[in-house]
Amino acid sequence: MSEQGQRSISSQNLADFVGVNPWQIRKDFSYFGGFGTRGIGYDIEKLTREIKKILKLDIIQKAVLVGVGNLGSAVLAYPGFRRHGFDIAAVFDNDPKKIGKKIENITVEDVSKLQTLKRRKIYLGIIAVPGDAAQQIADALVKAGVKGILNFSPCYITVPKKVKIITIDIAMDLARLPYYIPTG
Amino acid sequence: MSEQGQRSISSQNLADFVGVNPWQIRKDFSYFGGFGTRGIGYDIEKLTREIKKILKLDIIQKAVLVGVGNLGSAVLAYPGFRRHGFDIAAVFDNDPKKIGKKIENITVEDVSKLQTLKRRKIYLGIIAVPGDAAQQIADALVKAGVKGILNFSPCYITVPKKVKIITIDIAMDLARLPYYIPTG
DNA sequence: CTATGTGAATTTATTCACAGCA
DNA sequence: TGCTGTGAATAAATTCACATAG
Repeated sequence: MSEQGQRSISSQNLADFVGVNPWQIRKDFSYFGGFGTRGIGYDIEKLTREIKKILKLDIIQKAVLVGVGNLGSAVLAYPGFRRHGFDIAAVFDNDPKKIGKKIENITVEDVSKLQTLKRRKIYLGIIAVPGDAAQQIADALVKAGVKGILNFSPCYITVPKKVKIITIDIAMDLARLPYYIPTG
Repeated sequence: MSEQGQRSISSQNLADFVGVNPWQIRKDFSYFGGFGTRGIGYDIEKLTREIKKILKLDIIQKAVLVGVGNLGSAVLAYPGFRRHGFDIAAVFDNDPKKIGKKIENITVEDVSKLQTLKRRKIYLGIIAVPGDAAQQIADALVKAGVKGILNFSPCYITVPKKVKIITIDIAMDLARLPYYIPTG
């Protein structure tokens, strides 16, 4: 909306957009302080800034990707990261045929060199390796100082509780659909 | 646990496993009827069956995948689908170089033939195409009788409200992490 | 006049505590 | 005795209604 030159938006418009009621929008925002203008609505630029601050997305975040198979390549090619303030600053794999090659302008490094992350100030990791290697990669990432992990391997991974881990299991997402579909 | 020969499990064990309290587990289950045994716990086989029934995952679900790029290939190679009762029964793409080829034992079909889904009783669709084609594919899927869509394209898609759509935006998942990470 | 922000009312969810059953 | 299932108590979230500011 900001890109389209729109200046402000009302709680009503926002509510329609995300499918809730206006007072829910207002109440939720109010918990973080009032950043709207009465009679007008919410300034889009300001609102975006405030929400980014709340979610700690106000500074560009570097991330490391481990695993450049199909899934990893898809992640690298994903246009959304840059747009949302993420910078895939390093890529690792264990395949000698891939190490040293450039993919999407980033050179693939040897996964055995993960500890170099420590001095590169990268605190977010993305795991896109086969399930049987995921725990081991997670351990290495934690050891290298990573504080948050997005895990695409379909398996339970344990990490120290100071580290936040979010696991995306595609099958689990697909599994949410049948519930909503009237049985035929 | 069932595969490991375990017979039953208590609400306490389940709670520890998923990180909530035992009474939450019991209360939640009780809303669907009591399927535990006092003094013993929950029969694992039975519990699995009951939960699958609630989520409508008790019958094998066929699904169609559209788009066999990096992401689509990753989806196809995903081991989790079969294990959770899903069958990727059809695959489509618009690239002539891919159409007719076999990937993971499934022949890639021409995306212009999506309407053939109607008579194949496939009600779940997975969209793994570039963002600019996603809406058009979604429209075609809905026309072909698909009732639920898992969308991996990073864009808003509108569908009739009888169709359930779940959008997975990898960047949004990554964006959830910084909030939990103490600012350094 | 318009749209926010917020106390109060209402509804929903969680937690407790224990009765009831194997 | 052990663990479930559930009413009652407590806590939290949502909705309402309106005072308030531009």
